[in-house]
Amino acid sequence: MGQGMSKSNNVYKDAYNRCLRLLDETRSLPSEPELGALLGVSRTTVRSILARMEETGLIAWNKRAKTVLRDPHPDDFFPEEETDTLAEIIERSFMRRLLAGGAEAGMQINELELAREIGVGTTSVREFLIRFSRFGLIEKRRNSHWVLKGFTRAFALELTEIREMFELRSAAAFTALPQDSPVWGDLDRLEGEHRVLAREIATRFNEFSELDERLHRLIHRASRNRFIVDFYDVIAMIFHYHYQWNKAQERERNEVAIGEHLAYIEALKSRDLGKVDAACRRHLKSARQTLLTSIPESRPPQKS
Amino acid sequence: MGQGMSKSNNVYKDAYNRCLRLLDETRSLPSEPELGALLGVSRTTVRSILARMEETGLIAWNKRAKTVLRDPHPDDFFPEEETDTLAEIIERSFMRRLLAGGAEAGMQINELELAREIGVGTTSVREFLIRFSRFGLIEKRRNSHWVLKGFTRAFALELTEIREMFELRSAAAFTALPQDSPVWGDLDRLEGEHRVLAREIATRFNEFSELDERLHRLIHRASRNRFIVDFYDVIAMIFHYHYQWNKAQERERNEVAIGEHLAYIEALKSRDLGKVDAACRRHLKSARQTLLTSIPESRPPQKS
DNA sequence: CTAATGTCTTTTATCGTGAAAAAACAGTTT
DNA sequence: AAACTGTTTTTTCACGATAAAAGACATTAG
Repeated sequence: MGQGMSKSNNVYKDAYNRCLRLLDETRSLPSEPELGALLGVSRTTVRSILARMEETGLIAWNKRAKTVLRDPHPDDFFPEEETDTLAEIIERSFMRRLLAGGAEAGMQINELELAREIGVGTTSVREFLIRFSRFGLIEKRRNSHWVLKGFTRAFALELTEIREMFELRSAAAFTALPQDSPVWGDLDRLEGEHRVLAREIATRFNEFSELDERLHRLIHRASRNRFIVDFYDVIAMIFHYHYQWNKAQERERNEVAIGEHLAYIEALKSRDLGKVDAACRRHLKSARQTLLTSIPESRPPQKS
Repeated sequence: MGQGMSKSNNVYKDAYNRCLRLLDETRSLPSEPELGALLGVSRTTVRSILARMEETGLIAWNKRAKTVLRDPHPDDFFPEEETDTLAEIIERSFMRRLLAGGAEAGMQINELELAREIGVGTTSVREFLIRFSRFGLIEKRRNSHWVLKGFTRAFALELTEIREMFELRSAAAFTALPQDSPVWGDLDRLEGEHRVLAREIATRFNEFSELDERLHRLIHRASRNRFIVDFYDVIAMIFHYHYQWNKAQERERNEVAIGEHLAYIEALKSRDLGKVDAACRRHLKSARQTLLTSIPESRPPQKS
């Protein structure tokens, strides 16, 4: 099916699904521009959504009046997999191959083959590879193919080295922020969420990764340096797949991490540079350890 | 002209030009694979080159025998501008616009317009923007346009902050390299070239930038960290355009920088961490100053 | 007269296509 | 038989075209 397909309408489908969830809460929808702002899409997309909602009898739509007629049914939703960006699909597919073994370092990456395998055009794959190259896992040979550098121990060490450098500096900058900065409020809120999660860790341990990212991003932002802030994308991406990949002792690991986070937050609030430094180092060290244990040990260099 | 053009043959033209320069030195050319390795292109391209050289009477070509018949004439060469990569063309064009003023921060970037203006396809522009985004000068709005962040004072400060962090660490790693590492030889050679240039600074001052890049890259490589090494691309790119842009007191600036480099090299050779740190800091501080003075002062934020 | 809706235009995202260049394969020469 | 040349196949690079989505403009409602 669909061989001449030019562009998927995932933006529309995703926004439609999110709009459906809104329906439960109100008896009538707001204006088109307002809805657009709420869903993060243009009015054009909003109108497509409204048109379909009218068609399927979810709402009655006449100019400004958008009255909800019935609650959404499970199969009013578009299937999850149709709401993903092409970039997400390609990334997932690529990472699956990379982590599922058989992906030796030095192996060459074939754009055409990847594109065919995933069922997308070569342009999209090319653009993905260019974007992905900043993560340091692949490299381009001048006017030739891409080469896989591999998700190795060396990679993890290089990544964490930078991470530690950046985060120590950001954490120090954090303590220097004025008392009336909104970050202190954000920090308090995060602390609260950590405490709640710590209490319910038995059932909700998998919600930690999201909290982890939010805390570290808040701290990195204090550096006010775009290169430091952007670098967190690399870390986030790696940890995202790492969490999915390594489920061993997830609960215990997250429980420990929450404890470290709380100590870290405490240190930040004390504004004592020495304490901050110590708490930050302690947490990053254990994060590095966790990452390293999930990577298969590489053979020591052979003497021939 | 050329509206259905699919791919320029700049690889061929550039390699052809470089091959012409080889002709002066020998009476006959080596084998096809050897020539390919020498020029950094595939044998397919080598054969195209040889075919044309035969056509234009530069060589007689019969299987293994490739005898040079005459010296190349200036108009045997392809014009310089036809040997550039599309990526180079787009980058130059883009940077010219950016530096030539009128490029306010926050301005939106239009792919189609850029493509038309430069006379290339939209795909190439898109791929360029994706690649270029890692330099921190532009940013993408989710499923919408690109936004220019501007070549501002803030940018220069953020860039140099990272640079200083990375280079101090690399320089420290450098001193820890074993005595038999080839870097010490490289360093000696660079020192020699610096001394020669220092002597002939009056006429050759514009050759400094290349030397500068080679020294700093050598040092950064000692970090053995791909993120640090790759980050030098950002620095190199910025300084490349900065050198073209700001010609004021170029000779004096470069003379000072050579002095700093020599002191820096001396410190590295002494393997004294304290000296290295001091020399590195001194040089980076003046490099930052040079960069900052070339950026027009931004107005302080208005109170309204 | 402001803020919405209705309509039209522009821009982005993605594909298939074809030429340039690389790479693989097959046949020769020394 | 090792290394080269001749030939064929693959892969990368760049384009124009087209649907999705954004954005601009014109019109109308409150």
